[in-house]
Amino acid sequence: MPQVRVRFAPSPTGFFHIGSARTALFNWLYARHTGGVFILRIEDTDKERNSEAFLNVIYDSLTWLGLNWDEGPRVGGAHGPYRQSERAAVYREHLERLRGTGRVYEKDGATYFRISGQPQVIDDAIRGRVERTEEKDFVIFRSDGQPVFHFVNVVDDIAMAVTHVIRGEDHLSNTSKHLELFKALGAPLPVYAHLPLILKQNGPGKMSKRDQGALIEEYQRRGFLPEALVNFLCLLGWNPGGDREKMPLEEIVRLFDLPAVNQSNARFDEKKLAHMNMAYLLELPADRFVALARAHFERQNATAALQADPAFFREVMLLCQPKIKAVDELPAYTAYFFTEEFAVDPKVRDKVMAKGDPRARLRELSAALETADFSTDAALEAVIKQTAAAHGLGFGDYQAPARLAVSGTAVGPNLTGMFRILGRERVRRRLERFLAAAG
RNA sequence: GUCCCCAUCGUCUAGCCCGGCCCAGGACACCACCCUUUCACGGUGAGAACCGGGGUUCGAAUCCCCGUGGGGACGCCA
Repeated sequence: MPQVRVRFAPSPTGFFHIGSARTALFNWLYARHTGGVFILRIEDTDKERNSEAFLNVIYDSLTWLGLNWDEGPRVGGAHGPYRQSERAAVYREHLERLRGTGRVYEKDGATYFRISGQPQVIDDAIRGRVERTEEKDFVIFRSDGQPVFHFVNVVDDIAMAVTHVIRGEDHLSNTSKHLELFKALGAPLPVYAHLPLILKQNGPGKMSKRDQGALIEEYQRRGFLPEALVNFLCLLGWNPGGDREKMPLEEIVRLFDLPAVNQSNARFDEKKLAHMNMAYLLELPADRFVALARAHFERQNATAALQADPAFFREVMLLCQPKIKAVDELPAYTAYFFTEEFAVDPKVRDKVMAKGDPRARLRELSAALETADFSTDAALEAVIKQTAAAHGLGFGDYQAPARLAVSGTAVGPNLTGMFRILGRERVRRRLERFLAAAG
């Protein structure tokens, strides 16, 4: 069997849509699974709509997702150029060949292709046999001389020796046009595989650029893990059978195959994506987590945290790693570590101060911490428990007021870890200041 | 309107091709309980689906037909 050659052929619109990402991913997976070639081809025949910046959106998104291409812009290859705007000669040549068949004519300044009228049979690797008859002749060159999508798409697939066309189901109806062109040009037919579409999570229809969660750059900006997005995307329309969901990429590559792809559309679910992201975040190695967090603080321009001692920043992030669902929670979640000017939630204060005798607890705690060992969580825990026991109380009686005084909120990472990292001076200063302010 | 595709819990899905092991399994979400130093994580449990109707068959979620519903395509966009 000849080597598999698949292609992903986006047009540079300035956006990289999640549906495009999924199509790219399935092509990439199939290439990697079969030891084939993954080609990136830019379909930029549409006049002034394209620019370098738009191209970079495509390159950056694919790179971020880890979908490296074997042939295409930036890496070259034997079948280039890989931008359609640079392939005019190839299209002219194929147009002449098509003219030779007598199936081409001009009308209103545009160039038309005469259909055969025969039913076209698509032998689809996902859907099985699909039959469709093309009804009307169609334009292959516009009156401005530019070739049309259907034509360039087929010509390039022939010229680039593409063996498998894996694309969204929205192209299934177009395929009869493409088949007519392949046959008229005397080229061997590729294997088609039409993927189910991704539907918007609320309301009718497929996901579009304007829908919530539709753009890859948004996930990148929010600090999502690309491996989590990739794992989630795989599962939208494919699964290895059985119960497996979270899988390393090598495993997915090994198991992926076209016949296992679903035939029905799937609705996008951001909650499930968020869960997948959290699962990957929890097991991220410390160095990568800290680097990811720092990159996010930089994007947010969170200067206080960025100016803090890097070792301190690292400890804070690692303390919070098991507590968060996404890195974009981090700046707000950790703000009080990096400033004394943190806000105290008035609702939490009212609630905590109304229960028991929190002032007494804080005074006891402050006194105990004066000589406490801050080097480990266990040591701090022991001190707090001893203090509590001496007053016939438990750890929980100190927890809420202490957390309020030191962080201004009711939720956060482990109290002892927070104390240890903040250190004796800062913790006691905050306790005393809080007591003074609370009268 | 015409043509094409699809149809299992709210959502993603396993099972369907090769009918009985399925009064349908997993995951997300939701709820309850447990764990617990808050919040999470984790654990246990609950509720929740074979779109409808006809066939075929001893037997259908699984095969066939018709409805219905959902989606897509019908451009000198890609």
